[in-house]
Amino acid sequence: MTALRSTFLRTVSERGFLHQCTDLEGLDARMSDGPVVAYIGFDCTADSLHVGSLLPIMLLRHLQKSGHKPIVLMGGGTTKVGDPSGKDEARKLLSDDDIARNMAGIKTVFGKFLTFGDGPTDAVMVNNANWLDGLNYIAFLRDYGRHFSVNRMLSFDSVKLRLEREQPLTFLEFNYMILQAFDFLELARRHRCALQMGGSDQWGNIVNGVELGRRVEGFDLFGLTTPLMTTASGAKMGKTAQGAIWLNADKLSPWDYWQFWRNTEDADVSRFLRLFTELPLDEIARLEALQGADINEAKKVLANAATLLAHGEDAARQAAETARRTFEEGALADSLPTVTIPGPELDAGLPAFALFTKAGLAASNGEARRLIKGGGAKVNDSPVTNEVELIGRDHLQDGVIKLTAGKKRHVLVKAE
RNA sequence: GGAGGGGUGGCCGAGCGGUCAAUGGCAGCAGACUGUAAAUCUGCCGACGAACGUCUACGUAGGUUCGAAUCCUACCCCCUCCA
Repeated sequence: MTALRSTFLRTVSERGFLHQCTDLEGLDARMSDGPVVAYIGFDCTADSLHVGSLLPIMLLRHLQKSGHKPIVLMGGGTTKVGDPSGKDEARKLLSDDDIARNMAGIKTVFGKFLTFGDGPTDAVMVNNANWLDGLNYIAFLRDYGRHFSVNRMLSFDSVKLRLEREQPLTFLEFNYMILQAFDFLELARRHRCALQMGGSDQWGNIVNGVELGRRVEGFDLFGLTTPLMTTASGAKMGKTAQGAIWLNADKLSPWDYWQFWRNTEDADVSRFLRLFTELPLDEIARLEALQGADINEAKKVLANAATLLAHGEDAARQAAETARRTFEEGALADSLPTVTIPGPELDAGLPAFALFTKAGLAASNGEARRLIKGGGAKVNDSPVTNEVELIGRDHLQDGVIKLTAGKKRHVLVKAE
């Protein structure tokens, strides 16, 4: 690869964000020349983003830090259509209310990673419903539809894969890429946006936008994609049995967020350090050199740095301290997740399985029973052998009962 | 509109009148081993119940039968081919 001159491209390249670019040299030249406006689109399919979206968010953050202007495009309009990329089935259609609520939840995340405002490199957030909702069908087809060849559209992975696998693809979804291309064009017109970024599954959508911009307005637009994020064992980032790793603190506590990063597989640590922290590369190089159990040091650094970005310094420090006390000293850290039980109930005592369910350590009483039968449940660090054993006030030690499921999940029970 | 194929537990996928809460695989949870890792091995893996058990579940709604995921009817949805 030729040496990159622009700070942004050099940074993201060194850190492993680069997958494909429509014209890397051209973009490098443009970005060395002065501030460039770039955007990434986000779906409004949930009321928070999860770590699966963290890669593009970090990309925008690096962009802004290198002196360019990020646009966060909320897909208020395109979410009504649904992106078929990488999916076998159409997503269920969301109502306008759902979308509005989801958008509000997502907005709060970006404030942590980007600086918004009116300045030349301040981030802005726009909603594509603004220009998509009012489109006139016939006018749109005549103005833009003629620039799209169905032959070509069929060749893009997002539709090709569906067809090859004999999965249904509705005309509604088929239109998604056209709308996304139009987004890019509109952003170029309205905000002089010149670059669209996204995950590698967005390549087809992005290329369409670049071409549409050139054909309709003669714009010189660029596209750039990041690699598909999976863990070393092939799983998709961000989904665990408990659910997605949300970025909003009200959907997933900073403690659980910290634990997620702390439990990174060895093979992922160095990649994650580059992508999801802003530690200098020489520091990362030092951490990657660690072997065996010492890799745990690197994982702690990763967890601290990642939590700091999403939840702030205090939350990160507290999670780290709680983890240190709990796992390294075997001590009781009073900052562990806590559940309160009404005093009278505690006086009477609860069957062990019920208590574990109440504490959120099992999804149902049956699951709690299995947990106990399997020997994975502990009360105050000693194994529970009888699933109906009554746990009550006399189990309080210094005012709390410590419940443990497996090796990693701890909850404190307190009297209300 | 016509012909054929199909809709099963989080996913894939068997079953095709009783022994089916439904083989198997994946995912998940727990145990062992470890380093809060991976790999491996073992157990668990619908809900409720202390337990005998009870309830819900095989696209939807009915029906036949002592008994249905399995048979019949209607409807909905998907795929393929034809017009």
